[in-house]
Amino acid sequence: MKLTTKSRYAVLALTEIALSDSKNLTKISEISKSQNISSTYLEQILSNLKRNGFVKAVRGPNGGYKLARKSEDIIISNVIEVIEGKIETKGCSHKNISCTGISGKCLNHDLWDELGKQINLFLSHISLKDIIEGNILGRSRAPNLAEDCDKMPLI
Amino acid sequence: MKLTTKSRYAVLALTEIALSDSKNLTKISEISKSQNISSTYLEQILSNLKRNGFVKAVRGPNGGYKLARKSEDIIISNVIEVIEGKIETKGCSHKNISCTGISGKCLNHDLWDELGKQINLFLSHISLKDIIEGNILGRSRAPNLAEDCDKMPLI
DNA sequence: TAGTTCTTGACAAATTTAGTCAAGAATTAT
DNA sequence: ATAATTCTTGACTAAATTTGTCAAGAACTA
Repeated sequence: MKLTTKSRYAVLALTEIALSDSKNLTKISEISKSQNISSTYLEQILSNLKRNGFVKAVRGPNGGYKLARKSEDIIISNVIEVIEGKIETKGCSHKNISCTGISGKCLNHDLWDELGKQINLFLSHISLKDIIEGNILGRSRAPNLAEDCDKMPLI
Repeated sequence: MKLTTKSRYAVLALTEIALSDSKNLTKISEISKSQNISSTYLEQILSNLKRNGFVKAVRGPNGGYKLARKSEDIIISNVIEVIEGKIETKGCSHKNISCTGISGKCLNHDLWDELGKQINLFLSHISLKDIIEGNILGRSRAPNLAEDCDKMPLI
């Protein structure tokens, strides 16, 4: 699974764009200066965010970026997905005998699957608005108990 | 943050060691064969797991590895921590003005912090026994709501 | 004592991440 | 119109990390 600086820069850039008044466009050069990130690297990232409908760009003098949707409609898991590709924690190689869990999948496969699910579940409940408003701390939650596991609907 | 093949191989190796009868030692060559992992690479990993008290090694003919503790006392977050180093999702660079969240930290910092906490929370509730017994699926859990955020004790 | 198996550390290839560069297209102020 | 500004795109490069390999040795047992 991947969570690189690219994701962090992307969320950082979105935050800065969202924080500036909706009438003002935010330039790459501004973000680059305030966050101390290479502007040419930011170009890549913002170009991607634009291509995927998170921001809109205006060229020319006084141009820049603005959000393409309301901040509450920008979900962090979606942002990270377009930047890094789908978050998936690849399991084992499936070629072995000793490794057989539920429904033919290996036991370890379940672990990485479920961890990926947990990460996605967490990030899919966080919007850009939550970040701007500081509603992040205290949101992580302990997993379900093993005892309850077989009683759970497995989706 | 990091979750590489090394972690996966480590958990895979531990699973295989745990699955074999407690009287039988498990050789690197066996794991290497059944999981199709380079045996010299496994040496590195198992040597690390031994150094950190997860397994014991016996040399010589019919030697191999066995668990150093009961499988329920081997917690996956601890295993991954020794293999990859502490799971931490580094936040922003702290050098900027626009980026000021709660208590001087930046807003994005909270996000990566809390995500790291969520991942750790999840993995610290999973033991090797859970894996062997297939008690993994269905354990991930949605985060707390933003509304409840300020009512929560922030640890 | 010979064969097995783990131990350790140095080394190297492959992959990924992070970042640069350059040529160009669109926009607006003058 | 034109010059300055700003985004656009794609190819390229450097650095870091991951994923191994190799070799010499130590411990153990049949």
